[in-house]
Amino acid sequence: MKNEAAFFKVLSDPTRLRLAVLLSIGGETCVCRLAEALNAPEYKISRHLGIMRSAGLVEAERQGTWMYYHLSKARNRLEECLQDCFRDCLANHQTVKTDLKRLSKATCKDV
Amino acid sequence: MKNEAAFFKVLSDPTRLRLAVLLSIGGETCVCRLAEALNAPEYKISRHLGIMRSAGLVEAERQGTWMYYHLSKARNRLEECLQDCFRDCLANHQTVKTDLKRLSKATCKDV
DNA sequence: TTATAATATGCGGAAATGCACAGATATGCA
DNA sequence: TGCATATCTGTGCATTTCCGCATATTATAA
Repeated sequence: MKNEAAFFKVLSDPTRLRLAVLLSIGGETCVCRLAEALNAPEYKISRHLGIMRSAGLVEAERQGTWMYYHLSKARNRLEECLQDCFRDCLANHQTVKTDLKRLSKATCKDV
Repeated sequence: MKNEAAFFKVLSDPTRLRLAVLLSIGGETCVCRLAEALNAPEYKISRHLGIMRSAGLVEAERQGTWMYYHLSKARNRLEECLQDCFRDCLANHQTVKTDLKRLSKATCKDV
């Protein structure tokens, strides 16, 4: 049960929860765009993504200078259920809407 | 989003997660039976139930000397989704099975 | 009232967490 | 090679969390 609780713990921080929801909607996204979306410094986003990554919640791929993060494929029913939560229950949250708006306007040179 | 993260935080502790799953399956249960089910001291269970209670996850009813706890009715889609998780995804977990076995054998004078 | 059972809580300490800043890496390009 | 951009990480600090013990609270019964 420790693993399951640990999975919930990863989601128990507002920053990480917002990141998870954004990634479940927006697919692959680079750190700088996520930082703009959440209106937070990159090092903070990077650190939280690192935590999510070592918990297996997200995966990263380097493309040149950019690191692209995306939600991992669910490994069991619990993860599947939670990912559904992101899309179905949390996508309409006001904070997420604002984040998505900022994400779409992100001026990251990448795009 | 802080509220949602806080809700996940309540579930991010193995003891509380086990309690939540037990209550989602077993319905109303008193503290001493839960303590036996989890094989943990009562003061520990009581404390965690208190945390879950002030987060609105569970409700309590006093009947004589005993306090009966039960899962609160889901207040929104997220909570509904998570409660489904308890029953559908976590009920088959080995730890939960063991807890349920101990719960059924609990020698609490109440029963 | 007193004793007892069930439950709750104040306290101190060990461990974990989040944050901000600075410095370290990695990649691309002149 | 040297520099700029994007990302990661070591460190110190303040805060929080969990635990176990001891004690308090609540209700029942003698």
